[in-house]
Amino acid sequence: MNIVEFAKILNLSIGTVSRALNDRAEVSPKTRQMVLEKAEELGFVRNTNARRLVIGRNYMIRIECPTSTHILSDRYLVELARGVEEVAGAHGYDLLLHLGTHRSDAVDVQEVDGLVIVAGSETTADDIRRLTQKGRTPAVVIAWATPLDFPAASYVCLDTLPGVREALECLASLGHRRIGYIGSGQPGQRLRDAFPRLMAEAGLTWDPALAREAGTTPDDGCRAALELLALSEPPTALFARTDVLASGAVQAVSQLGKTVPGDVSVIGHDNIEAAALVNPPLTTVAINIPDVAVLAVKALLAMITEKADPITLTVGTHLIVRRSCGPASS
Amino acid sequence: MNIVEFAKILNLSIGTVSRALNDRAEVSPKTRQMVLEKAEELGFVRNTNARRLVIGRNYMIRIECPTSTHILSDRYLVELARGVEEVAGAHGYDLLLHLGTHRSDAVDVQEVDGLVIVAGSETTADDIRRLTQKGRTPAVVIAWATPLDFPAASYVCLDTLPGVREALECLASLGHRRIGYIGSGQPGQRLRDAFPRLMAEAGLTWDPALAREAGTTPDDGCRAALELLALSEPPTALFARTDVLASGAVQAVSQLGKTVPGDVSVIGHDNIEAAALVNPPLTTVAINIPDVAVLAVKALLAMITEKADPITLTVGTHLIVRRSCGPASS
DNA sequence: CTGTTAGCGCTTTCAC
DNA sequence: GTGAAAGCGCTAACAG
Repeated sequence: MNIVEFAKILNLSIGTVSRALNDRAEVSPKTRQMVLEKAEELGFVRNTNARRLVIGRNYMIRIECPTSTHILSDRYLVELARGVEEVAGAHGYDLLLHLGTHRSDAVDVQEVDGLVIVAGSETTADDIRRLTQKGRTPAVVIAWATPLDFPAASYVCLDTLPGVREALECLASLGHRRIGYIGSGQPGQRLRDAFPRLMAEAGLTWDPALAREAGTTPDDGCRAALELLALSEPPTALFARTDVLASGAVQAVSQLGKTVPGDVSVIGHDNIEAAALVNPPLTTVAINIPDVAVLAVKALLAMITEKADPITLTVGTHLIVRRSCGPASS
Repeated sequence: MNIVEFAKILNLSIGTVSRALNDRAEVSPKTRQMVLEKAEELGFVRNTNARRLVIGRNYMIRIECPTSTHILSDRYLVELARGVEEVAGAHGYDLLLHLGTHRSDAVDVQEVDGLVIVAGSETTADDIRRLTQKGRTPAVVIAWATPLDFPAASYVCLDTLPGVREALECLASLGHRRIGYIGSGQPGQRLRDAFPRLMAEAGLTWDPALAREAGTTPDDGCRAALELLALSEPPTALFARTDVLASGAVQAVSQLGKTVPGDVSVIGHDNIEAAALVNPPLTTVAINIPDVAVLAVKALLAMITEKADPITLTVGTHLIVRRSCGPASS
């Protein structure tokens, strides 16, 4: 059924019906009421395509994720998607999902009003340029520490430092003095560069001999931890750049016949689902994804509906204390 | 730019341009070629809404996920979505994401050509009926062991039995005779009912005293395992209905000062991301999600494009061996 | 407050 | 092989 037939049944003109359905002011309350009721009753629903064609808006935003973000795991995506859907949905927007590589289908970009782009470790400014049709489509990108070099987009940046600072303070207060660092060996490691300063701020002294660039798998973390713990003056606590690495570190400790947190404390990063499940549950640095989602969508909607200028926001991390940290052993 | 302006630039009629763009046979190869090139060059792209309005198709399928599936974790959703996007995308379909509750927005159901519904533990036949507009919209539902009572939809069912059978055989071959079962306490536990038979098939005898219905959290699993291991004749191996439960069971073992798999073997179910990360990495029963995705989308596309009858398919599970199982201790 | 009508941008007969 | 014209179902501007 289309609006013509529907209007005929109601003995109204299509204009009136359309106005009622669009919640326009010029229609009498009782008419609107009855149109709405009848629509429900007869199951009439407007053709979205016709509607979008004529109003020139899609009420759709596309969420664009790389295959691997190399940082917060799949859980990150789902949580982000939930958050984005929630606030975008509240404004009448649907979500078009685009996983996989940022492939060059700029083709269908005109069927959406805006883009939420989750940057991966390999995403470049050029990718953003292409995805946004040189900035013609409003976009917000969830980026790591700093915006990419494409100023037509908004950015929500992830600042991991606050949570790491908390982590270090926590360790310091437990009496730890020698703290090992296990990195992921990725480029652009802002955290690694800031680590010595963060240590100092927590009243600790940084020993470069206690740092290892490991990789991304649990085994990488395990190997790095084994090396660190074999030192003549081994660390009493280990900070790992990712929870995956941290889980490997925990395994290393038990391979040596020692325990976490009895003999060595371990702190991870990212708060992946697994972090609460490993043994012992991992104290870790977490990012507040729902916050990120809300901020991102608000920025995007402002660009779409009010032609607002792109902005860049930053959201920090915080420490989640579980059971992998204890007092320094001797 | 619209097709009128574009056609004017090319000195062609809009009819010809349209036919070229749609890859119709009645247009000369050289004309088509040049239209395509020019479109690329000038960045012309057809208005999707106008196109969809006139052809009466949306080239869009909606993927509908409940907030919590209570079975395979978020990873499940992402993997499924990737798979769905891949095969649907190959046929020109976009993906509309709908997370959260199966809310009653049947409103926008007419903007999609089909639905992929991921059933949650609370999804009912009525939910499906509503989502599909009483079956008017083609749909495939990813269901647990059996289809729901709504025959207008296709079903891809998950049969967990094959993997569990493998698990039990694995345990039997390691010399285990007393195997504990930790359930999730959910309704409709087909697996629990089948467990005794599966045990028998693996040459083991089922002892009802070794079964516990725990819950869904790691702590639930821990408590259940503690109970089981405190028995006068404790099990030497534990099978947990979910990896989350299994991770709790592992913690229970270490709380008792024992080790996995030295003193007790543990097998989980679902192969969540965390399973590979706990200590020790969990042997677990996994489902092949990409298979599910491919089967589901194929069934759906058949219904959409060929008005095929709904079908119901089943995909099984298999065992992934990691390090949480070893020879039975004494 | 309600009815009428001109498009939105495209596909697709129907002529040529 | 190509062009002209009739809609697809809706919204919004214009009359009344």
